[in-house]
Amino acid sequence: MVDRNSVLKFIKKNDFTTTQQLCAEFGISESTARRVLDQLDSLGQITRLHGGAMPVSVTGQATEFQMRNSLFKQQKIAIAKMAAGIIEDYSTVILLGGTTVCELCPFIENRTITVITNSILVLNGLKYSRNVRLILLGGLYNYQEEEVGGLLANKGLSTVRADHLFMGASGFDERYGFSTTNAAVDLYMNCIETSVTTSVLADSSKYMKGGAAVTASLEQVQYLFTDSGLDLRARKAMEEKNISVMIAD
Amino acid sequence: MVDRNSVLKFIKKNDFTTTQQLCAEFGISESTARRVLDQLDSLGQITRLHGGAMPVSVTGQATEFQMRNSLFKQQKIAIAKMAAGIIEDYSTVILLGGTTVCELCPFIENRTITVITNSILVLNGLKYSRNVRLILLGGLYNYQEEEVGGLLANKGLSTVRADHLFMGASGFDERYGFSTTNAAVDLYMNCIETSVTTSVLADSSKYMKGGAAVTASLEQVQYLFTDSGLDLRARKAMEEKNISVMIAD
DNA sequence: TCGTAAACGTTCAAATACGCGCATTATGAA
DNA sequence: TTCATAATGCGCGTATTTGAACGTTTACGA
Repeated sequence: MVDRNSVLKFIKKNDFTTTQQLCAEFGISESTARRVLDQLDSLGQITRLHGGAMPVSVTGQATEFQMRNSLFKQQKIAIAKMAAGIIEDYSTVILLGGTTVCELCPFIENRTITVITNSILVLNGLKYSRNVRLILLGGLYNYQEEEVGGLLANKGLSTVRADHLFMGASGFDERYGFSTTNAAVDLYMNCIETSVTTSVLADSSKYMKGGAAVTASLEQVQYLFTDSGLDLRARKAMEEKNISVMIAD
Repeated sequence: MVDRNSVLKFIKKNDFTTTQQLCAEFGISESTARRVLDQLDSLGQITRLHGGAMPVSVTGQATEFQMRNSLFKQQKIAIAKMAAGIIEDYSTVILLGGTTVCELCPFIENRTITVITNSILVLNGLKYSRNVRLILLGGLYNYQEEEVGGLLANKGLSTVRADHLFMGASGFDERYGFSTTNAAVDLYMNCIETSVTTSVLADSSKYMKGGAAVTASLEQVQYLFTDSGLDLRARKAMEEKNISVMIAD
């Protein structure tokens, strides 16, 4: 019997371990190596690839963001497209963090509007748009979220007003409202204060999940843009709080 | 099986990686290198270009960065390297615009310091540096200079102090001092106010050229970092005003 | 503008890795 | 010892990945 813990340790030491390496290291046949790999994979302790395996989270923080990005990408694009529809020409909109909100960029790049954001991804998405006046909030750069936040960002907001605020969410439910893993809650609050309407963009997988911090209560949000996978009761609950639930398909 | 994570890491370490480099580094054929590149690109983890690939969201910058930099690049690097020498650990430095100032990034990315900047190029140059606390000033995005400026930037500065200010210059002479084509003069003034020392980085070709607006008088500057091509009389004139002229070679 | 060299994408055969079935080899209890 | 169970190793047909070949596109200098 091969000690699976030893194998796990060995794999975790490296970025990538080939089946061959395991054969050599533990003196086992390819079949056995593959079996062990299968077991560890089904336990979620490694990620199996053609040719071998890698530790589950070798991708690290930076790419973890990109993985989230590829998840539910189609829904996110559809949601963003619909949300862009409520933006009037010559209006001012705030785009707050989140991968879903970033997807708005392609749909507004030719509009004549002013965009205020804390997200470097939004900046990159709109940097070549001549019609868009792009205002970046300042603050400490958060390399995980690729956005800025903190004192400077809040300070900048004090002289700002906006017609629309679009924000993402790590999770939402009818009890707590909308939440995020991001700690910059005061930024969200200030933006809600300063905006005429507040919209949340969140695909249906976010329902009943929760982030660490509440960013907005149900009462503070006018629009929820989501996809058709949203639970019907959730939709009812949202609409009872006067949130317009917009379903992308 | 080539480990795509290793490839991704390798690419992220550099501004630009050629297909050939990947072949050599990982011992794979061009076909395979291109395939891996395609995969990473379709996952949105890198940006593919003719000849190779670069990390994501450095897209526009790197090319333009390299173009503008090809002019006097060697001098700029030497100047930046020398300037980085005056930065102490645990200090706070402001980096204001300009391609020369950007060249500081490689020389400070492993230092434990706080960097405040209005330049998106500096942001991109330091975004993977975990030791550097990176604070971005807010404001209207200027797509020509790839920096932010205006009301928000100045506002943010009101709660900031810094040990060193490094700024570029479009031109300088003994009559007007240092000037730029950039209109955000008040930002420069505020930064000078708030910093203990002010340094200008400008290669010798900038002497007797002038920008549209004066950013600093000779009296306000403590260090001028330039190259050996500087006119000797100019150097005397600067030193008479108590500017330490530092010559890179 | 044109020509050249590098880089590209595509195709295809060879190499490699895979999963599955089955025989063989440990392990442990009766 | 004997049997039952689990783990291992091998063979083989299948699937994936790889590298070389080749025609096309792109970048760059004359």
